[in-house]
Amino acid sequence: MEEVAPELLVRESKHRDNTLPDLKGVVGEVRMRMAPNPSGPLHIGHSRMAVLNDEYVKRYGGICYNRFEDTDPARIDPSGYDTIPADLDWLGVKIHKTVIQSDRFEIYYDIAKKLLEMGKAYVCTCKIDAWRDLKNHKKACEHREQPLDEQMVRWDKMFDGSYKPEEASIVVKTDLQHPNPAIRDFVALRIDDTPHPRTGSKYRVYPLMNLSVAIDDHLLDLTHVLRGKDHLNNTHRQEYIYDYFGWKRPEYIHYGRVSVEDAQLSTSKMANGIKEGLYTSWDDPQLGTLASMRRRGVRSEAIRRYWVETGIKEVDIEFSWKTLFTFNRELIDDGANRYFFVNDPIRFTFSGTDSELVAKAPFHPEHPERGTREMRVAPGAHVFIDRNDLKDSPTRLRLKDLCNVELKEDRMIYAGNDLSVLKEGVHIVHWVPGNAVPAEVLMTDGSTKNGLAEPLLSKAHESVVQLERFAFVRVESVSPTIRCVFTHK
RNA sequence: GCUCCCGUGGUGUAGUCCGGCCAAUCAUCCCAGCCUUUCGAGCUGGUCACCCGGGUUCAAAUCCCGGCGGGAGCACCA
Repeated sequence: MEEVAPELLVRESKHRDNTLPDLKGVVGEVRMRMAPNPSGPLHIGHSRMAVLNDEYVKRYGGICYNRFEDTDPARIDPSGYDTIPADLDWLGVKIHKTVIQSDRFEIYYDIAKKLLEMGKAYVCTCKIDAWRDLKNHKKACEHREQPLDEQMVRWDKMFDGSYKPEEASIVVKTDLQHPNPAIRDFVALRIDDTPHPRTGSKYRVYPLMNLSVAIDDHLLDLTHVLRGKDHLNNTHRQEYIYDYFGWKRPEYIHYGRVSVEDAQLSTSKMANGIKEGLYTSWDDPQLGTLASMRRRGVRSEAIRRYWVETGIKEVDIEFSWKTLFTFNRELIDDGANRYFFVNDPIRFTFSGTDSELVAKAPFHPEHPERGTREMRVAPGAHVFIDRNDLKDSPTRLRLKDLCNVELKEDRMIYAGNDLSVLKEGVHIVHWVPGNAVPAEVLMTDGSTKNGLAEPLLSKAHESVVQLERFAFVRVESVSPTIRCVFTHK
């Protein structure tokens, strides 16, 4: 082969083995992290970072941390400490170690104090606006070059309560002449008297992310850091801290913004919506949370495939529900048994035969071995079909898996069982017999479809099924009535 | 305004570093046909892209210059 047609072998190697590009600078194992703020459950946007980290750690071997970034006591929803690990677990993301930043305040204080001693930071008691204004004009404030002993006195006063919030902060020096105003001196610690959900009022000096993140990324000895490109400037700021201590920087990879059409992803807006009754809970099908996806019967594998195929470029992207649902349909179709559900039912009385008819509808067209659902229709019995199927005023219809019928007002007359009528343009519709049971489907716009389902659907509790010609749904409960949640078409 | 980043079909991506094998890959959407007792699945076919303008070169999606467009940041949030 090599001798006859070597070019064929070369071509072969051009194909990618993995959709995700290789990481730069990998030596042995890899150490990565995700850094959620425990302010609520994870949503579809968060899942990108989680999946990508997990994929790489699995590819190269190594460890993945979950680090709760809870250094702003005012922006914590304590439920996040439980829901986030559950969401990650559902996604199939393997967390090797969990780190909680609110356990580590003393560590941040230590390092900050060292920066002070090194002359790389200062205690600033300027008014916030005045300080920012000076910075924007590349000017130092009066506190920047104060002698160390004076700085230490003021440092202590931050902790003992002498200063109120906003009256003092620790600022890390960078380069006041830096052309990018976003990179010049940045605040590293501040005072806040809001009680922290985990540490109460024990601490009042809180690190800001650029300090705590730099310290933890270093202490955890991370090799690669994945983050949104909104952190580009933060990365530059953090590099100053790395350089002051001579720490080795991890590889930083920034990925672009994801805009998700038709989805509420703002944690605070979702929380408000729940409070106001707009949404029932975090797993309301209207929301873009992972909890909602799970409830609707979306498989985490579909979400993982979506992010792997999307990759990790710095360009901004538009998320496509259609594509995600296509991936999901591929996963669930084989396992989803078929049932009839008639939305907006119209009642007909069946006639035209002497004996009872029995429909034997397969649970799955590709899996005859799963058997059939039997539905019986006797002369004089009722049959319901969807009002929507009457739109074009058909005179004849085919009741799927049962027989052909002629429609006359509210009567349905048996018209044989010859499938060839389909060639004449007769449409096949789904239907339910007189002993159908009420069922409702919770839609993603918050509305509910109330209809009738074949009785056997009540045996499909907890499974994802296809309501033929309607949609895939997850059967959430079966008593007192059947309730399903819309998955997708 | 300042700083940085980025521009391949509707969407996401491959190719860009080291110019030719790219009249541009794959997936998804969309359209048409076939098949099927679902509007699901399957099969076949189709439409649609290198932001623009110069330059270098035998040759440019790929290199250079200039435009234009988009995004992020300029918080005592993360």
